[in-house]
Amino acid sequence: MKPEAATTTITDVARLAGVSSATVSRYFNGARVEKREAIEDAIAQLKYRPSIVARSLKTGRSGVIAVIVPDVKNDFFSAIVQGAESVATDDRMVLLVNTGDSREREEKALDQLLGRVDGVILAPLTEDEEIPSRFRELGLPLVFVDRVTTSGAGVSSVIADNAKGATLAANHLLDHGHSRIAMIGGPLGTTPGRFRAEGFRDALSARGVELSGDYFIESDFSEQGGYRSMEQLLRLDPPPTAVFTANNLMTLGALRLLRARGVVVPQEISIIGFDDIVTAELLSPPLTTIARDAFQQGALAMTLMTRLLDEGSTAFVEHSVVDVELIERSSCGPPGSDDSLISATRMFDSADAESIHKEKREK
Amino acid sequence: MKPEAATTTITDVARLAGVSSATVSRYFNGARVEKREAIEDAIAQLKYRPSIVARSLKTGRSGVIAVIVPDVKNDFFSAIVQGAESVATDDRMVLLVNTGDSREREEKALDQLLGRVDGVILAPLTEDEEIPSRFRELGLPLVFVDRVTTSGAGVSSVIADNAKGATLAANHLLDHGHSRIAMIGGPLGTTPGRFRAEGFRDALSARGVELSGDYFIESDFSEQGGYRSMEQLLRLDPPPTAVFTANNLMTLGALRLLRARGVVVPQEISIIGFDDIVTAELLSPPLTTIARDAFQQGALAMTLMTRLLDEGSTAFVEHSVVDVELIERSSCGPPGSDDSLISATRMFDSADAESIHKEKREK
DNA sequence: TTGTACGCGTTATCAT
DNA sequence: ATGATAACGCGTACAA
Repeated sequence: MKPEAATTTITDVARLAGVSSATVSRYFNGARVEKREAIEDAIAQLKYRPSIVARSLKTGRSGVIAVIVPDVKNDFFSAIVQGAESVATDDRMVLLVNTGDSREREEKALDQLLGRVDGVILAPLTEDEEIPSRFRELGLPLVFVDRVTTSGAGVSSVIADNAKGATLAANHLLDHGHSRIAMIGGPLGTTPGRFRAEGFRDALSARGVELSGDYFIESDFSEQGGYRSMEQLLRLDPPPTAVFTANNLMTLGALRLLRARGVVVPQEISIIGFDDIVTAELLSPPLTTIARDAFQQGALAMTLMTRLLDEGSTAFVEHSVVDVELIERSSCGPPGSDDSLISATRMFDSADAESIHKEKREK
Repeated sequence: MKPEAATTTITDVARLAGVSSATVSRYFNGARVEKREAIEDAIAQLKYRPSIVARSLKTGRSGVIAVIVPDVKNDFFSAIVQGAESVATDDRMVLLVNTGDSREREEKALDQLLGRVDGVILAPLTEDEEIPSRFRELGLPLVFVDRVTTSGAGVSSVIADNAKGATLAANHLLDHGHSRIAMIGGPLGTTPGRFRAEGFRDALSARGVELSGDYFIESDFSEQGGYRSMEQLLRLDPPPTAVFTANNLMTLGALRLLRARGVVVPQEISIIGFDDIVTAELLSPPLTTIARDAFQQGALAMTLMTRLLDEGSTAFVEHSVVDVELIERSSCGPPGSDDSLISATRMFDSADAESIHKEKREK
């Protein structure tokens, strides 16, 4: 007597209800049916549940749309997902898949998902992937969010106004009187990494400040990357008096190193981040950032997806850009005196870099 | 000339390669095949991709396991997901679905997923749901994570040692000399909500302090809930000198209200949270919390799932408990003088409650 | 090792 | 409105 889920099928229901399987099928699809009570009884009695796979195979649709992001742990991406869910129509469900910044896993996810979902909202790992063509071949709707690929001109997308954000950051720092300005950037192979770097460099340059080699570090959008990059920056001679950290995680890492080193913000160094952090105003000091509405960005992406789905896949292409704004709190100030910062940071060597949890406040 | 994805099937490949479809099928399943080069050529030429749905329908398996959580935006849950992914075998992919704390959406997700996945790792919304039986009927492996249902005795689970955590928190506050201790708890209908409340109450009581009615607030694990509850607590006469906030989001909300009110922690009020916050040590002041390894908790859940899948669904049941620890930072101190806190909080009325972004530091 | 033939559970077509 | 039946694309006895 094995409990073997001896799947009861639509035929079983039909037989018990005294109708044909076609009628039961119609019943499920909302058609008016004569003996619907008998059918409902049979369903209840047999505890019948339609097989979604069989249905998918037959109809070619699944009612699922996937959102693929590099890192669920990053608040920004989870906000995107929530935004997408908020405007998804009731007859569709959204699945989230995390690629963990791994090309291999992104590849695998795509492989597994194609044919199983009706559409994909994707934040690609890098810009050089040949993704759009695969979707075109399958006639599967695709929307890029936050990031695009270089071959993605024909693909709808929703990205942030990265250049404007970077410009805002640059001017904010400049306005405070800084000239030794550094940037911890994301991978230049990603859309936000590239545009934020270019935008920042250009904005600085427009006001006569160059972002010299040592003052720009191409990092990886991770907290550890921010931590290490900031360490590297502090070791420069002279170190920068202000730095722009190009995403939330790197900002956190940078802040962590600063705290470990006893460097006080903004007296000794000014920090401005990109992407808001949930606890930004509770930090010490409250963090000044370039923010955008990630929730809305996700919502927009899903809206485009819905149109794609409803109007036919190849119907239209739209590139949306969501606005960014500067949220001024208190992590930026005028440049401090060089001596204090330099002497404070000289006390440490790189072996100290891994003590990420060390908490010292005394200078 | 419509680009209509005129799905090429295994039969097309077979024909072009000069073999039968069965052979191509076998080729895909790793069998040794005579004309495998011809097959590979045909596949490449036709750009053939096996239909995962058809395969699923036939085999009854999908190679997918779902992780269903109430709130992806909560770092704790995303850490669980990452943990689960970290130990998932290569031939399985993990999908994340967010129920957004909505019973309806949880229900829908379950409906949509059953039959489409090989297993589910679930953090149920409340304890009173009749979920296990549905899975048993389908013979579908289920593992509870972080939360269980009361009817879930026969279901493997991985939860935190909530009672111990609550006890740690209580003793920490007591050791600092507090006696007017309050708690902002989660819904008593959830596992962590219930155990943390019971544990805290018991630990207090064991040392002669009662958690009186006004001092316990059943909130909802949300940031806004924490904000409102803290507001309510401050209005009490006398207000508590210390409070235990039962999850990360509520802690944040509480902190936010405190800052808006200009109440300084820990001088005027001590705070201890449950669940670590990524930025905990960067907060002002660095937050003391009861923490656990959420990543490991997710990993454990997936490990159980893997055993369930490999050894047969009904093979075994295991209830794991992950340890918690007190991370002492600086948000707890001795009770302050009553007068300062009371007079500070009396200046505001409830209309002020919504000004969540107000940032005042002066007292 | 290979091919034939059937079935997985559902929906869609075509009569009735 | 209903029934019979043919797909949907694949895996797998079974026999060769």
